[in-house]
Amino acid sequence: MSVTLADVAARAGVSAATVSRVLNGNYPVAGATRLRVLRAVEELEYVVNGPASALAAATSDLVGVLVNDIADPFFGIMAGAVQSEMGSEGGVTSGAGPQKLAVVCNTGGSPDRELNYLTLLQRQRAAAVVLTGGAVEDGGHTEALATRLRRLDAAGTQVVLCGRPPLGAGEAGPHPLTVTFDNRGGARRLTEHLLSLGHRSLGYLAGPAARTTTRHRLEGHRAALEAAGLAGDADRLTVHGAYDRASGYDGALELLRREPALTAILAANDTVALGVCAALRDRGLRIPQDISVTGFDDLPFAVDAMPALTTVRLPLHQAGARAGRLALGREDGPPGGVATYRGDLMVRDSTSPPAR
Amino acid sequence: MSVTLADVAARAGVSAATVSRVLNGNYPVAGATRLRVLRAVEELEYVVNGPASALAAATSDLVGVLVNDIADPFFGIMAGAVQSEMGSEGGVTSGAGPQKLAVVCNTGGSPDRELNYLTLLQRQRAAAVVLTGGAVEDGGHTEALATRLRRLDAAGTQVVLCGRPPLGAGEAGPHPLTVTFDNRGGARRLTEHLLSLGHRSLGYLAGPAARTTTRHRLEGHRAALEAAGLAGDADRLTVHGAYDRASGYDGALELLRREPALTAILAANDTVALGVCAALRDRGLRIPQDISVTGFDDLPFAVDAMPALTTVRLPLHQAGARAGRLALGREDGPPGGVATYRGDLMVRDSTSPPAR
DNA sequence: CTGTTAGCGCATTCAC
DNA sequence: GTGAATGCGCTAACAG
Repeated sequence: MSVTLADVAARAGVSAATVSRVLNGNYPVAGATRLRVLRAVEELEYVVNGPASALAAATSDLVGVLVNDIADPFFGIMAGAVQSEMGSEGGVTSGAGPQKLAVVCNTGGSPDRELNYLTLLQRQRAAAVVLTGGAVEDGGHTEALATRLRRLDAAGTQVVLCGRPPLGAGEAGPHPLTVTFDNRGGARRLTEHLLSLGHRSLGYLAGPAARTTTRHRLEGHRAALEAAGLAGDADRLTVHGAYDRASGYDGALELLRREPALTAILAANDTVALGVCAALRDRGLRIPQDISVTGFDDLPFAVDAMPALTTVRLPLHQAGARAGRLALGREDGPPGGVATYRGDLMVRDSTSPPAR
Repeated sequence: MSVTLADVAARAGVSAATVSRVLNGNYPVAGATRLRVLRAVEELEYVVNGPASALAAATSDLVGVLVNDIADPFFGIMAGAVQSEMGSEGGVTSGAGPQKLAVVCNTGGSPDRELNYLTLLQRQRAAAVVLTGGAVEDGGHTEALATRLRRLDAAGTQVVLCGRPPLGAGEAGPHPLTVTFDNRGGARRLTEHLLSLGHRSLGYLAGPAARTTTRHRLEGHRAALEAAGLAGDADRLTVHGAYDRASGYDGALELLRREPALTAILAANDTVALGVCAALRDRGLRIPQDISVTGFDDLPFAVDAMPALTTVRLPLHQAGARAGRLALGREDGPPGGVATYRGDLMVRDSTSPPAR
């Protein structure tokens, strides 16, 4: 079969323990032997057996990153940022320190698959797990999730939430480290921007119901509306849908059906906003002259939309990188365990005062 | 510490071997004992120790998926498709069959990180590895990569190439299973479309040099040009850049500088095309009246670009899913080990006959 | 500084 | 159908 530690040891004329020591570099070894071992490793093309190593050391170098939709850059950017914090960046050639293997798992937004992956990661005895994006708000699932996270924690796996609201301290110990976004504030600023422009009839295209991100953004929107004394119509002018283009397209048409005099539509995120724009164009409406549109997240393509999207920029990369560092214990947790990033309003060409 | 097989065995009043058998479900066990064991597992919240299991069985349930850029939907879609083929889709609650853990690793387009991940995956004794996207064409790297893949293969890891050209049989055994796209043909059809519209001065914005995808698309483009007797200017009207929006923006300006009379620009992919559109707009040029633009891949946002992008649709999901099945041995390899998908020309609004 | 000795937790022969 | 051994390859105490 495969080359083992013992083979390397034999070839180098040392004991297995010594080989292990030079490979892990966590113990003093004479320079000469060290070189001899390294050479043997090269010659034999030896590659450590991860499972065996993990078993013996009771720790693995796997770090799991859960995302709702791997085809969505929102998650891709965060996941990439997390990964960028792993490893020593240098070559791995041989004893280049404890390289972590950051792996991203795509839940597709399904609570079951989320729990599923968590179990698989626990089975692998992952060193850390980073959960990104909004959580599903369902009594049963919230509890099941909390249970899984508690077990993970008990098993010594560092759990970090990224772009997801804090969990609230359970009975057993404190909540996981959290890096989150001020979705409420961002949505509120976006709505205030529209109101200040003079809009009075605003439609809101919310994300899927029972999702924290959806709820928070909606709450921020409503708060601004209420402050302006415009909350009356809010329910009627809110439509829920998925975080995708099709929902934006259909949702925009539905909103227009409900209220033809709409002068602005706020989309749950940039992708949805793209769908909204498409629908409006197909209806012969000009943006922003006839109707203003806003997104959320400021993904790279937002600036390329036609017209360029007014949106809220979330520091996705920054948050992901921070989460990665927290996961590895390379950085101390923020006070209270929760770091909140606010989003910046990016005013571009898709919003303007209403025609009238 | 953690709950082990032995704990479960004790609680169920059976031997560890029996517990192992019911959990793996690959051996006859009496219904009654089976239930007793399952209950004990539940009560103790037992989760298999992956490393130990992998060590004993000499196989792991990890499947690695390497991507060049996780924030790019091109890769996200393929990676998601691969993952969708893992696992029995059902609950994992207990002995729900051999769930594979598909994990995606982001190389960021760096050859070193690619090799690095391959080593880490080999260390984990991954069951399979799927390499997606174009490969870097550099003598040294190609060889290093081939070596890694050969080792992986020797270690029993199934290697599958997805959206990447076949490797060519090495000395040691056949090339890996491959699912690839006909980039040459797609680019050729795109160029022919433009030529048939009457364009005679075409600029080409190629991807990074020394990448298979870049080269193949460029070759297809050149082939069409040559067939039309227009190859003379080709070199001058080709600019290389990254697969991102900024390159499209800068590249378009550079092309215009080289040849102000350009009537069409072919971008390396949709993302680049977006940048091209932005640059043209900023220069006051109308698309397609003043200048036609094409993309490649037909990512979801292509249809939302303004104007909707003429491009080549690649069956990314289909290819990824196929690769996933091949990786798990759920499907026989295609004859010759290589399956090629062709791309469909999607003619939309960003191309039209030249003004003159 | 280096070798020796024990397991880590599980899958898998064998017996029964 | 079930239990009792054995070893997977490695790390972590211990000695020396």
